[in-house]
Amino acid sequence: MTETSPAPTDHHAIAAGLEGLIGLLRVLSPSGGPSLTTASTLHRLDTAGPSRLSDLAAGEGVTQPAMTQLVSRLERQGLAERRGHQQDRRVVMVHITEAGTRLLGQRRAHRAAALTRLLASLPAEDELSIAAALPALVRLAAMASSGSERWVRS
Amino acid sequence: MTETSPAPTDHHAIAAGLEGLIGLLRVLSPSGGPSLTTASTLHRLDTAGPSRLSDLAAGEGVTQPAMTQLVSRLERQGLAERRGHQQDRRVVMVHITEAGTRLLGQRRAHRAAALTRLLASLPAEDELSIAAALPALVRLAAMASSGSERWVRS
DNA sequence: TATTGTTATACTCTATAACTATA
DNA sequence: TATAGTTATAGAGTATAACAATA
Repeated sequence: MTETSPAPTDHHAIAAGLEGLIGLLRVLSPSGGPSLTTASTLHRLDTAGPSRLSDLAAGEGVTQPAMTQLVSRLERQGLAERRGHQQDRRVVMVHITEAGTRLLGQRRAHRAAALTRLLASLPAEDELSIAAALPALVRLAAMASSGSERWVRS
Repeated sequence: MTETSPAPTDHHAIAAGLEGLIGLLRVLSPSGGPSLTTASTLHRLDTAGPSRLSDLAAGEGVTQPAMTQLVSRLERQGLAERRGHQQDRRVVMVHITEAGTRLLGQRRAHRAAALTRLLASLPAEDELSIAAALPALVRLAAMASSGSERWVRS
């Protein structure tokens, strides 16, 4: 075999591996806190900046009405706020607030501490390979965020 | 800098990176299908074999009552079944059924296809680094599964 | 007419508290 | 008395369908 690109089977393996990450993500989250989708949405607002409501919905893989309610909850808790769009008045731009950024920081600190404890029990190479793959995973997640529903969802 | 182990800041970066994966996981899942936790639980049953209900709850980061209901739903759909434990009759062992394994395979095929489309837009190195990190991520998830609530949850 | 977002409604999923059965 | 699991209840989160406003 002299192929330069991995066989399709590898994608199957990656798909199976990703499946097990949900438990990890949930276990790493503080128990009383916001849901995984809420946290992910805040993370997106923090990273990508103010976003259209429909883009948020597509990026998180939920419907527009679900995102409407999620943003309403965030707004009620003071973690985000709606603002209008100058050119197109149909559009709602969602902004993260200072309190939202703060909450995100707390969650990350909590998760980082939990990760430190977890990683201490694993070989050092594991940490290195995970750290090495992180930018790629972030790019992958970003790919999925942009116009994904057109070709990913069933 | 000649340190051999990564600084604590790296864990913070990993924690932040993992935060964005939820959207990816949801987008990669078929819309009408079971929830992320349901899929993750089936995956665990398929990988680790028959498990105690309480272990499933701890591994998925949900409460025991939530797992009771999740297992009841799985049972109603014929994807898993409860069996007794010989030594300790308080214990419920959860087994995946053939139909459960089949559903898991379908989901994985769906995800793998979506991944193939996504990865096609990224540099080949990204795919390689993700594939390389996968075993480590699986081990990390497995670490989190076993007795995690004692030292991870807040 | 098409797009953006919201409202209405029903259902799934989850947590807390109280309970039963077994150890 | 402690542990494994269930039941009861309430609330969060989600989807589909129907709607309003803007382009």
